Amino acid sequence: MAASRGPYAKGVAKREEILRVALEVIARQGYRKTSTRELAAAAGLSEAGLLHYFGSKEELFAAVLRARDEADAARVAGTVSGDGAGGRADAIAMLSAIVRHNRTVPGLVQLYSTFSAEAGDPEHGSHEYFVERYDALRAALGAAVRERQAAGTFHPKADPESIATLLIALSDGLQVQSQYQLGADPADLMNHLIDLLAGAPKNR
Amino acid sequence: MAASRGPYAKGVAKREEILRVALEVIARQGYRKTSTRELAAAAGLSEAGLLHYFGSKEELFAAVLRARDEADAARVAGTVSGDGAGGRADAIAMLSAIVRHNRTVPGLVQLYSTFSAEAGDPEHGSHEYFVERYDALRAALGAAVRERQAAGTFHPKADPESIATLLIALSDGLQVQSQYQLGADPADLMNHLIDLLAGAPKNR
DNA sequence: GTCTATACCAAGATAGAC
DNA sequence: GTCTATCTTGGTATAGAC
Repeated sequence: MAASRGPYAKGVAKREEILRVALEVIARQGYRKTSTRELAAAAGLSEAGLLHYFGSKEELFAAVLRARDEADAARVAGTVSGDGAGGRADAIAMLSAIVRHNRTVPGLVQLYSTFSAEAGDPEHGSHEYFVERYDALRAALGAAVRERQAAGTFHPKADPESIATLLIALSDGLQVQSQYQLGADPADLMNHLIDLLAGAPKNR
Repeated sequence: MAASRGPYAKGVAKREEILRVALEVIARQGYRKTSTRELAAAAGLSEAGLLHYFGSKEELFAAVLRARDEADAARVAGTVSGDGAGGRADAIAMLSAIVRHNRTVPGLVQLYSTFSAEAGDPEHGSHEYFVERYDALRAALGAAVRERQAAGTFHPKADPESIATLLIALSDGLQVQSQYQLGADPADLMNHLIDLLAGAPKNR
């Protein structure tokens, strides 16, 4: 049995380079106008060479989204916790910070929104990515709601699991709409709702 | 110059038949697996014949979504106002009813979600459809929030325009997520939030 | 140094929009 | 029928375990 040998150092580096370049190209011009051909060229590879690493276009874009999640997590860890509030940044604050940042990368927002919608089909190459992402986010947000309720800074009658799902939906939906209206910042809208749900009775 | 004569009665009927058939096919098998070729065959037309009526795939699907909106409005008018509450159905109740119904047509939900995301590009053939739809929905929901506030059944500090945008985002985002989790009904989740925001102070 | 999985390319098959 | 996009096939060259 020919055992798998794993990727060579060269391959690992190239894979990272592809994702770095793809992130850049997509952020600039959006998903709809980005072909595998173009990404291959931008990374200095043939199309077949590109697909050697990712198997399919859909899996490539799932990898791009994963890379973005990692970059977001790294950036937010340094930003939110330093906002002077003193308290540790919880998942709700992180989500809000990411939504705010997304205004600067409309192409990635379009990619994320489009794929989250079409990857509902279990045969889509990015389906697993979204299943995992939603599960992890729901758990983190649910825990954050519980903590805030315990601290008295969130509506006591709210169901944490439901609120977690609703916050994700809100984040996703606001980003879709942000492509159409130039109005309010999605992050401000999201924070408005969180404030409304936060008020202890005395705030009313 | 050959003046435009407008569609013949036969063309109008055919156009309606195409939309009826397309609605059915898409509801059954989703957007991703439906090609113009297949829709043409289902409607008894060549591809060129189909595109004669709609210009492009993107415009055809925008027309399908418009047809769905009309069907939804007609159905909801008969349902929500008859739910025994006595009060006239406002836009919030209608939105909730539509979200509930959408569970039965996953293919259309996938089409709507995917197009709302990718049509953020102004060059997309469905861009105008979504601009109009969001504007109309925002106005109707904003008015409903104001009415409920006046009636004392909605959080007095909420900003109507913001809430309207948030409710649309919620509806859109919940439908995306509903493709992944078999859990709660999106309409129940949405109503949970509306209840939390509804409570007059005495409810707390 | 040998060996084989990995890295990559050229050409073409396939399919969808128009 | 034409154009464009994804993906397959069949191949060569090289990295790196042994």
